[in-house]
Amino acid sequence: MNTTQILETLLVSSHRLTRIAAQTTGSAVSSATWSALSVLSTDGPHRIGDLAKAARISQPGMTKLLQGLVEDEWVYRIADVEDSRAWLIAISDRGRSALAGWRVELASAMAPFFVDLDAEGWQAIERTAAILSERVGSVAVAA
Amino acid sequence: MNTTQILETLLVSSHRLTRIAAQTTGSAVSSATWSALSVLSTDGPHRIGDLAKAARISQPGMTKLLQGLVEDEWVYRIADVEDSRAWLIAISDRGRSALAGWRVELASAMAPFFVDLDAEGWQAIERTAAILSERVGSVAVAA
DNA sequence: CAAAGTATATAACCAAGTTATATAACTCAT
DNA sequence: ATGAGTTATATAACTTGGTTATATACTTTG
Repeated sequence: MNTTQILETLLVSSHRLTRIAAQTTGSAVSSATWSALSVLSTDGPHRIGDLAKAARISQPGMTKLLQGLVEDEWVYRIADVEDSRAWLIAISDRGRSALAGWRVELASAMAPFFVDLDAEGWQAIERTAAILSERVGSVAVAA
Repeated sequence: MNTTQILETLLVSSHRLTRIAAQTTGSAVSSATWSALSVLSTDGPHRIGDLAKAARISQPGMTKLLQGLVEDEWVYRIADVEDSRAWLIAISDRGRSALAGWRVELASAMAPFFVDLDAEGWQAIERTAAILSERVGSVAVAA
């Protein structure tokens, strides 16, 4: 298998996984949303533009997405004292618990597909996850 | 790192990868489309419903998607002689070369992120791709 | 202090899905 | 052989998650 085939398989499979997760959990919340929330949860408040870069969507896209999250009070805006054009977006407790809840749902949606996966298989997936997040992630883009 | 975190990282990273691929290649064609084309290319003609199951989208979703592909002559319909409600969808030469072209673009879009990845890293990704496609794939759903 | 640049917002749009339902064909029990 | 239920696809109306282009307000720089 050459590297293109590997990446293609990975992308197509991930698409399917995403859809399975969406269907099983019934959660209508997008990947970009979870991306933003997990960045905020892990690394603290960020500007809108930086969140957009991290999720690899456009700035207006992130602005729009955040409007919904602000309405649901999953995140809140903090005025950036150093630049009054900008906002810092922070995750709220409510957002954290939504994120935690989603993680639980995700795990239970996925579990059936991986019940009999051995340690060596999990290691490969973990390594892959680390490689990908190191390379296409994340907050480093902001810097 | 627990399994939920691993899968979450994988999903979020894959989302980013998908967006990078979309942005870099400028290709507006969806993952579900590539899923269908690669199934058709690898395993021959399939019914619409089976393609929908493979891509994990709804039947009307696949019907709609295929309308575009038929218009572009990337696939064509064959009457199913055993069941005249159904169609068999087959990939055309044109579809094959579109798929091949996309694979090339995908590879060149992704390459920069993986230039310095060692053999051990590639092995982990390859193994992961195989595990995922075995478990969330694919045509087996059709049977 | 004006000119250029940057952070976010708004508007108009598009693509890719969804659910609900219709239509036509198939299966099968009587 | 027919009517009841089931299955394969199609259509319609809608939602969501993004896009580009542009406006506004602030910041930086010469």
